[in-house]
Amino acid sequence: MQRIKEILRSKNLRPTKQRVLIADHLFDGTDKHVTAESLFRELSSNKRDVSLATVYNTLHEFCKKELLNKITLDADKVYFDTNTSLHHHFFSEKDKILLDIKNEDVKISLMPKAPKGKKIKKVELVIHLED
Amino acid sequence: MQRIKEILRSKNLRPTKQRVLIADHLFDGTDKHVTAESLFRELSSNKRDVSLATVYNTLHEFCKKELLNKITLDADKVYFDTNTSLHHHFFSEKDKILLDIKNEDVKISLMPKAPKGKKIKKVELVIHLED
DNA sequence: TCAATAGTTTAGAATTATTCTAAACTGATA
DNA sequence: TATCAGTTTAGAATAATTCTAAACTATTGA
Repeated sequence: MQRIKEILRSKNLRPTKQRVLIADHLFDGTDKHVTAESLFRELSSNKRDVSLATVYNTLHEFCKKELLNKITLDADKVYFDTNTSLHHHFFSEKDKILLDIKNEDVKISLMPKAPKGKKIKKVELVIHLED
Repeated sequence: MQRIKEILRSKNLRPTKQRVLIADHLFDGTDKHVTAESLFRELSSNKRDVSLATVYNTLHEFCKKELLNKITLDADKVYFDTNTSLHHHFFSEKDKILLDIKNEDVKISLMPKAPKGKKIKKVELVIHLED
């Protein structure tokens, strides 16, 4: 709990009850892919002490502070990945499931140059799956 | 015009007035990235002979028949790409602009195996840009 | 040629994820 | 501990998309 508060403080985020609850749930050491909706459901299963609006706010704050990675593969389902290290994804549209691909399992040996005036911010490789 | 009708017929799509209008606009030889909204706006600038619902229906039909490629990078803007050949994209979130990357400008020299029971359907490399 | 019909289009309503609003609340600071 | 900027909240608003069911039309085969 103190660990969580430290993480938040180190990012200049006040460790409020809601943020601690959310961070505690997200950063338990296992990699997760959540949506605002799924997270809200999991958190409010017991007590209702976080609103959906706060879940949205918090996920976005965490992304800005690079505690999470936002992944949009499906217009009606935006994923947030607790694994912020360099890696890629498998995506099954049918199952709406995201799977991590370790960075060392992919090698991109030729990369195009960014257009003039732009820099490369992130390289996202998504391998779409089917049955 | 006959060419367009042939394309539609070859995909088992009745060449209705609306589909011909849309296909004629999309498949003029130049690669495009459209959204349902942008396409609707362009088509109905003169006369109003396609409804928005039909634009959505048609874009999805065309995707199913592999005349278009759907690209979702931003939850509130789904793109349809008239270039269905193997290629990748630059994406500027700020400008909401998609740019094609020629397939030969990228080389992926190591690819992970698909999980058991799944096949690789599509490999999508998106290079996110910033200023 | 034309009637039957399966496929298509449509306006407008419904849905759904997300964002907004503005009022209440709270952690941090002095 | 009072202050106040930052945060949370319910509920309304927004916006992209899908749905519905009635009207329309391309195709077919007699």
